[in-house]
Amino acid sequence: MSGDKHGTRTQLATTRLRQMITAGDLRPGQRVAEREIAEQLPGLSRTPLREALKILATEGLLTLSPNRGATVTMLSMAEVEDVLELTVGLESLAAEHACMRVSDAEIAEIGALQQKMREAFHENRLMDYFEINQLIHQRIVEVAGNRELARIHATQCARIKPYRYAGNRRHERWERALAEHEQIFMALQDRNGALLREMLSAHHRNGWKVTKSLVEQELSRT
Amino acid sequence: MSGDKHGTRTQLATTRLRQMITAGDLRPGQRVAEREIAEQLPGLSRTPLREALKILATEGLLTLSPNRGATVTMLSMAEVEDVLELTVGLESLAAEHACMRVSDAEIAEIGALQQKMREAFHENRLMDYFEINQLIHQRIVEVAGNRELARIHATQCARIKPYRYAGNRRHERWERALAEHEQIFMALQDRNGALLREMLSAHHRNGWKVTKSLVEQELSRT
DNA sequence: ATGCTTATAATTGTATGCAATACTGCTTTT
DNA sequence: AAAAGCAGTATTGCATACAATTATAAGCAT
Repeated sequence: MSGDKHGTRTQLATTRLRQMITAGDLRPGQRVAEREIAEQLPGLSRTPLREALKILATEGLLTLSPNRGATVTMLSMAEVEDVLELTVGLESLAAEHACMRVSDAEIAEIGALQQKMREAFHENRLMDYFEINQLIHQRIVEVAGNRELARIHATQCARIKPYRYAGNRRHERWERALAEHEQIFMALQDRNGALLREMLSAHHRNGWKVTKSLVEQELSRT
Repeated sequence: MSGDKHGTRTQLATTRLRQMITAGDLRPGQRVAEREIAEQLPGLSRTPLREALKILATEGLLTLSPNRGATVTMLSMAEVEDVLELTVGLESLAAEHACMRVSDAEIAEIGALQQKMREAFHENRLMDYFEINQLIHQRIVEVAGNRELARIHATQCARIKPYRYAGNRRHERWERALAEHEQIFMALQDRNGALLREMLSAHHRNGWKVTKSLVEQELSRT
């Protein structure tokens, strides 16, 4: 039983490419030539790859121009803000339900994540910190029990991941975000939906303020 | 200048199939065999069709089982409720922004739609009524100015369209929905975001109550 | 009859080849 | 010198052929 966790090659190509985009291996605006990518993945022909491109384009990670190929979607500032507003809206919506439905076990699980995030912070493992951070938000949304909402939320988070990551490089923001997360967790623990909602919104707003300038730098550098 | 409004065959197949699903030509649970569909569309081979299937599956309209083909996604009651909650959440989110940004011209345009809907109601043109109804909700969301939000909203609306349509067959609900829409429009006209939000939520809640029983019938009839 | 095995057919998954379109660099024209 | 025209090249779009997998049916055993 070798490691073919993905049944079809289309699925393999999709998850692999998605990973490459969200991890920043492929940068916004970069061209994604079929042949070129196909050669990078072992024994993959253009047919399943093309199917993967259509999927990722539908998710918003790629932009297709007919007869001109695919590029990693490059979001303008306004578009990043739109997607961010959308994800925050979804999280807020989920927050109320999460507080109503969350079990003690789930609170404990998220608490454990929080602890791991704290550790990553103190040991200066930026990447881990960032990943766990995202995971906590994701788990809060999942706990709300609306699978469709969670799916969309995850998809939209993926779209802005490269942009958000930029903002977390500043250590001072990093520290404050951790403090906010403690409050977020407490609101969840108290099952205080309205408060959780407010904390999440504020958390994202604060984060975006810091990120914004950095993103603007990066965009203008093109 | 001929009628090929869609550049590639993949696009053609996608819009055509999407239409067939949302219009109810293909019913939830129904099998979508590649060869069979390919023969229905003129000169279309399996390759672009398969790409269309992946797109529609990503949108949630189709469900793919590896090596076993595609079926029109069949939503359980709980899933319909989840998607509905999601769309209502998105509309509510949009409502505030819509009231802040809506122009007089746009209000007039939506007012005209409202009028056309009224006429369709009095002339008992159910299909038109339903379509215009959806269009009004769509326009309100679009007016909010968040393209990403509008895109997701439209996608999710499409998913539950066949289920919602069932509920609007009852004339008494039909009449009440029209009255609610008048209030919705007034809230927009007054640019009262909080009220619009509340009206939209209530409108959908009321509609769902009626639809629910009918959907349950239809599902159990399988 | 029912359940299991196996052979056959049907359907999906993938690779490849060809046609259509867009890009590149050069020549030509003004 | 700048713009337009024009091969030649590269890349995408599509159809087809083949491989892999699953569904179907017939035969056999219990």
